[in-house]
Amino acid sequence: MTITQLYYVLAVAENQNFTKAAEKCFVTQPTLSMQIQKLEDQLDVQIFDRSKKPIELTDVGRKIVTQARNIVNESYRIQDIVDQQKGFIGGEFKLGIIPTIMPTLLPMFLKNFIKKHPKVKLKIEELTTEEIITRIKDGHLDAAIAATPLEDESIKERVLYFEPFVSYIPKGHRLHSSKKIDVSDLDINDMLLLEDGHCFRDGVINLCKVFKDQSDETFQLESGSIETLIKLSNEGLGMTLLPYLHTLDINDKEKENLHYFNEPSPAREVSIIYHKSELKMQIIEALQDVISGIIRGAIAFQNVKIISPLPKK
Amino acid sequence: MTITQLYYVLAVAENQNFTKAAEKCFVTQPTLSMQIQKLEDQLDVQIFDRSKKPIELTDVGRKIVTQARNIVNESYRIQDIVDQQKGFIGGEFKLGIIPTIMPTLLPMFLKNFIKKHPKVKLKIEELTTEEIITRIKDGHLDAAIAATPLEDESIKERVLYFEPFVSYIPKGHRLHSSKKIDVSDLDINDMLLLEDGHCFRDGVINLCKVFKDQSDETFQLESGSIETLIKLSNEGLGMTLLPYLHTLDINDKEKENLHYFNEPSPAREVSIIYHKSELKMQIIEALQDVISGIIRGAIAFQNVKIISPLPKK
DNA sequence: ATATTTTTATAGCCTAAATTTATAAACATG
DNA sequence: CATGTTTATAAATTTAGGCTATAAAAATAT
Repeated sequence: MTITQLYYVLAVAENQNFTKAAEKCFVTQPTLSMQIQKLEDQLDVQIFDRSKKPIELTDVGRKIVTQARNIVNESYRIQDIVDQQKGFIGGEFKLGIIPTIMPTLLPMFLKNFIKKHPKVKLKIEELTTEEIITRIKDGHLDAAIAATPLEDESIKERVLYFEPFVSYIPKGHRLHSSKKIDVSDLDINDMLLLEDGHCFRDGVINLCKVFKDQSDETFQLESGSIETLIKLSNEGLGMTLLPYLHTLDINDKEKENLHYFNEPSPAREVSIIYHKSELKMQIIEALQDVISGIIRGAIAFQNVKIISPLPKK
Repeated sequence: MTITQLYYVLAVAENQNFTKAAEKCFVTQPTLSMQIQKLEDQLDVQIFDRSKKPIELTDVGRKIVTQARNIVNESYRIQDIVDQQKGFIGGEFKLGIIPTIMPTLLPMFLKNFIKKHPKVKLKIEELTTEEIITRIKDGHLDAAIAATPLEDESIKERVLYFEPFVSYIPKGHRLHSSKKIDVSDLDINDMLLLEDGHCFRDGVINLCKVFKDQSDETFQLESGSIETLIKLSNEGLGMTLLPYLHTLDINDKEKENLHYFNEPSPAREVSIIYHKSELKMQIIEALQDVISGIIRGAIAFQNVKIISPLPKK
């Protein structure tokens, strides 16, 4: 049994296809076929059920894949230990970011980071919280930036900053007149929210006293971007909540519709999250340093008491 | 990097010597030298400091060895998963037993076990609790039988039975006249105990109200075997405590010196212990089954309320 | 200091194993 | 039933792991 064989098993299990898996591994398909057969012979058990199309894992196969993932990931840690020892910060690093953080945070720190750590090849992907969690677990992401806490046992979190929410209340809305508003004023039934799966929505919902009654809605519209959300709100379809950083680059006319919360302001906790195995920890810490440095000062509410919308256990 | 290379690193780290490590791995010394050099080249770091005699690990080397042990052990689990699936119970199994359990328990279950599971090659070693703990952690033991609880995070325990203590009180001792005795009668200052490191001693000490005052002792004698303990006791050097199973095969004259405890009788908890990774779990469960079956009936005190000498947290 | 033993590294060779190309067989799809 | 897709097999090639022999280095004995 070799680490390579286990790696091949993982590739086939993931792609459910020998040919595609072979490409991903940069070897030919017969190589995969033979190596996996050899492993199956040695263990004297079928890992894949080749009669099913597409190929499926057997029951033992599933357990073997879990363990194989373990071993392969742990084997990466050896190079990681060496890198750490040498203070080397480099190599490929896959970072996920949720949509409501991506456009505001990324431009702020990216230039800075690549300047400071030119040897790191950052690969950034916009993903939902749910996608991020699976990808961190299966090793397709090294880390991610998302709203926390997640309360997932195999994922660790390091808080980067707290981002207050700001109400966006268009003219004509019942709350438009009040200068500052309170959390208790919120009513989920006249609020526009981001589409499901975006954690920002989860955060907002938890803020509201009244839960949306899905049975008697006149309309249901969930946008994928905050920009659309603002436009819909302008059309009089309801108020919305914006994360503070988003309010920095909206136009002046729309800025008039911003209503800050009375203290303690509701906020979301934004963290860098990573697998509990702490692989590539040097890069994660480098990211944390750069982002924390940038954010210090960027968020005006530093001294404001905030309440987190997601319950901390 | 291959699992074999990591295994070679472990062997050299353990033996602090390439030649001896090579023997243990059943390969020649040049093979080890080359494979380890190759790994060091690939990682671009020295794992061993060859200038020191005997050979030492470098700082990174130490971390690499820890991780390598991890990976090698986890790789064994793959065959284990297959075995478990097939219900196969066999292969080599290294079991440690503490000295005060060995002579009484082993003859009771060994014959039974090898008859029921002929494919398991049991290798049994008499070891102190301390030795057992290190060897379970470094993978040199698959499981062990010892007095519990150990409260060690990386070791799991399964209670096999509770073994009551019986007082052995020679003629002339202040307690010899009383038929049944009570825990509160014990005084550690006139008791003979097994040598340090044997967990039985730890158990007994915890039973006693008065802790031995080491400053004003007239003599200090700690025997390595229960047989010597009885003989010393006969010489009038003090009373002692025997685990119940030991009282079954002492001679009739000495049996007169046995004094059972009032209920609840003090007892020790005897468990099969193993690494938290649960490697070779089928065999551990097979052992548990056989021993539990044998012990049922062998211990007469089954319905007696007992108190454990070691505090349960 | 020099010889001897012990231990690790190097060189060259051999064998086994991994990978490739080419091709066949099995299977699904139109 | 023909065609495209996918996996398995065969033979050739390259690579890697292992061995023997031996050199080099270090420790120990003379």
